[in-house]
Amino acid sequence: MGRAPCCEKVGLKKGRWTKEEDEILARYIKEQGEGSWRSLPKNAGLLRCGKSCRLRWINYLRADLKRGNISEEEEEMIIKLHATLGNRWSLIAGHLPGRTDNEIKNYWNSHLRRRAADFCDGVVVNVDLSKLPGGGKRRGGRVSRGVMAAAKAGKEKKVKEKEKAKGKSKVAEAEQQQQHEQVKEDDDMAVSTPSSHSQPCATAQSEEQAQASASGLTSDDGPEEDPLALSEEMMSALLGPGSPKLEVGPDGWCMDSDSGPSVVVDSDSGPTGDVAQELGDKAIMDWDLMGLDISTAGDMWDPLVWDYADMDVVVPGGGHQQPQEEVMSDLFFLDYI
DNA sequence: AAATGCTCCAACCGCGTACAG
DNA sequence: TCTGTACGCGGTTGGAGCATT
Repeated sequence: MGRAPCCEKVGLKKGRWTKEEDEILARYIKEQGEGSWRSLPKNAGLLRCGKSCRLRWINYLRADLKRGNISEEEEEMIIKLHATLGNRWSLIAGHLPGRTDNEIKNYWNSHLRRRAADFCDGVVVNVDLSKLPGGGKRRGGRVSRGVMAAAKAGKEKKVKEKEKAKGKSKVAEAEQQQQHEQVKEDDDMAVSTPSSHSQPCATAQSEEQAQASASGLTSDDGPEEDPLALSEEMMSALLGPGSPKLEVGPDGWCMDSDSGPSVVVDSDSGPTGDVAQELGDKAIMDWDLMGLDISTAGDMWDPLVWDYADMDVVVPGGGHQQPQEEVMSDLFFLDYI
């Protein structure tokens, strides 16, 4: 079965978008809402592929996009989230309001990848989480039409409200804040119902959520909830006070934690004294999230595979700890399970 | 000032998945 | 259940702009 082209490509324009095209697309989406990307170019009078329109909207024209450079806080979030989620840019972007997956991916590839590569010369703690529920597999695919309808309704409502609020200068900021809070609420829900990783939570889905889901802003919530999405507790463990902090050693990076015993890998000389002195010896926790299978949620924790060798863990104040036990205690999301 | 190399980012491409008929 | 379609995602590419020689 041959794959049908996403659109009729003959006569369609490619390459950079002009200001006029941007205006047409933005105006059309403002009036009609997102969705129906395939028919959008024709209806809007654009000589573009629907995919191209969607991408342009998501990555450039959306009002809630944050402009400017990635801040240090955002960079740290990206690093931490990438360490956990891998190249799942849309999931990472879902936790960085106003940033797109494309932007984060580009930033990673241009600014962070090389630094991370240095990191990889060290010992790798390769946690095979293949029995985690759900994740690993790509979560592409279309949004249900019900969600699309809700999204459209939400969009229309939002447009009306926006028009009401015309004249107020902080509309974009407010929307961004709203979106940020919505993400938080979603995560809260994930915590309160751990089993909801595999269950839709349709009743709680608001129009905002539907819209966000339909627009791909937060693919990890609502009916399209990604089972590997990070819950609020996971996020706070990752990013909140007491979370593992990234520290840079003389010849690479090191993920350290100031909230408890550090995981320090000294691959050459074995156990040594002060944790801080060991930061230059490069440690990495490379969580292998590939091949996760939702069908094995029931027995997800027993077969955790720890794929590392010759690792010793130094506990501040002296003594050693079983590496596996230590690493387990340091894995933020295992603590509360 | 010109040539060359490098970086960064917008956009494209193909695949995987969900969904409707 | 099967098939075709629509969409979202991540990998890749092209080229504009900057830096270096």
